[in-house]
Amino acid sequence: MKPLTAPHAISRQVLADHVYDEILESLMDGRLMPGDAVSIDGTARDLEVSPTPVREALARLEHTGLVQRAALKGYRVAPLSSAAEMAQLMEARLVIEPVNTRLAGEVMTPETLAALEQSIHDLATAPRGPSFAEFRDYFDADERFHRLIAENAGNPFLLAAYNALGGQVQRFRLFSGVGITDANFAIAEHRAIFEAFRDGDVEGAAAKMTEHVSNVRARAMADAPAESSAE
Amino acid sequence: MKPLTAPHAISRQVLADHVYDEILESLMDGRLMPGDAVSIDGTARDLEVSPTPVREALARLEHTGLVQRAALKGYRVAPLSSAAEMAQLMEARLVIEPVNTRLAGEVMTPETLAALEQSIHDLATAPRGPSFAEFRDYFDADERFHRLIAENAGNPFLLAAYNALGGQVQRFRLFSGVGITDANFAIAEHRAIFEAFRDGDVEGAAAKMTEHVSNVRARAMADAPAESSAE
DNA sequence: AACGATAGAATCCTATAGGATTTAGACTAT
DNA sequence: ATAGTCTAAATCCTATAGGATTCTATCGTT
Repeated sequence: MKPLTAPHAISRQVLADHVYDEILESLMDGRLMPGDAVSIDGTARDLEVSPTPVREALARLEHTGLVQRAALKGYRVAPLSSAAEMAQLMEARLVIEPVNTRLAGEVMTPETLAALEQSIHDLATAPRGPSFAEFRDYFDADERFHRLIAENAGNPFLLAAYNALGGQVQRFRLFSGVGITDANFAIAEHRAIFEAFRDGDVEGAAAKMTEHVSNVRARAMADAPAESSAE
Repeated sequence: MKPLTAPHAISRQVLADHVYDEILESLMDGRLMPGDAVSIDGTARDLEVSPTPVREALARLEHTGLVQRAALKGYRVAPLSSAAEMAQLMEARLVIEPVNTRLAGEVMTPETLAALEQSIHDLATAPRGPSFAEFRDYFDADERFHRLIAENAGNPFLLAAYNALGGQVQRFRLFSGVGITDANFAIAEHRAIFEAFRDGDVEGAAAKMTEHVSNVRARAMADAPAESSAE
């Protein structure tokens, strides 16, 4: 009964997984814009696969809130959050992320600490060009920082709750245009959280996380005060 | 452009939706036990449909945590939470549900209040027999109470976070055997939350919710102290 | 008797085909 | 010109077929 089959050795992938990644990439890159239809047959033609794996990938994506499905009418990219919904999203983050921060702080390891520092370094050095592709690394580093904390909190249910928000957060980062003005502040705030972790100041880290998310909300509201729906 | 097609009139259903409901029912009823394999072809034969809608339904269910998928090996009912995981689940509920309670309390309406009271009434009058089927109404009323609060909190992201937990909570109710000893306490605690809502005591309602979930955890731990995996 | 190899069945995965539904455009009548 | 109807294309939805993989049981060897 020895685990000869290494746990993470050959994690087999099937076509639907690749399709899932591909569509997710398009959503996060901005190639698929809010409101766009995501045709099953059309996507299958584009990716040169049959509709079956596309259907399976979209069924999974629906649960993330990134795409919405109407029976017999197909899938659409979820509309962009209004300013009010953005505030609700930040409110939800303020509930979950400080708790994750506290839990992660209680079991912080040198490895996690190093990974967090790496993400901050990537955030600071990522190119910040005008195009989506050039911002990609920046957004990735930002998301990685928060995800690392959620994963190291050690509570799979709170991680699931965070995942229910993560995709929306990423989308908001992309379309709000906050990233540009947000960058320098975000780097400093991430670093403040990291330093509290490093010093073993668990409550301080949680407080800094609360402050960080609050600031993100404030900066976002300042940037796009009343732009409820673009289309 | 008039909405002649009434919004909620004929919400068309496709076969995959029925299959989804059917499998979910089996999971919640206990017909499908933790660890059981959920064969795509087999389920398709049982329900007398083709494998395609079964595949789509399972893809959606995977994201709820109720079933787990291994590439090229199929789906399995997720193993039952250990005592430690149960504690983590309650910890997550303690993070989310009091906040939802507070938000719901701030916009409480007579209609919602009546629905909450109805769920308590159903909880008190539900038969509590030995079989799964006889407990079904009790569990439904319990879940309805908590779901009403989450839905009326008005934050779709926190609702999504709650949904990420709800299925697990329901499963735990079913298999832990806590329900029996829990019933009289739970009814009283639900009523205490309701009365705080009715009196406009928002903070009191939130506090009572915290107390309720804490008590559920305590009673569950007392019932099954060290039963980690039953097989 | 225990271990490893092999054949068969069961299952998963993808592709294809056809019916059902929706959508878009053209045509006609008011 | 606008509203309504009708036709055709596109799309969704389900079923079926076949290849690829995994599981199970039998058999032979040490």
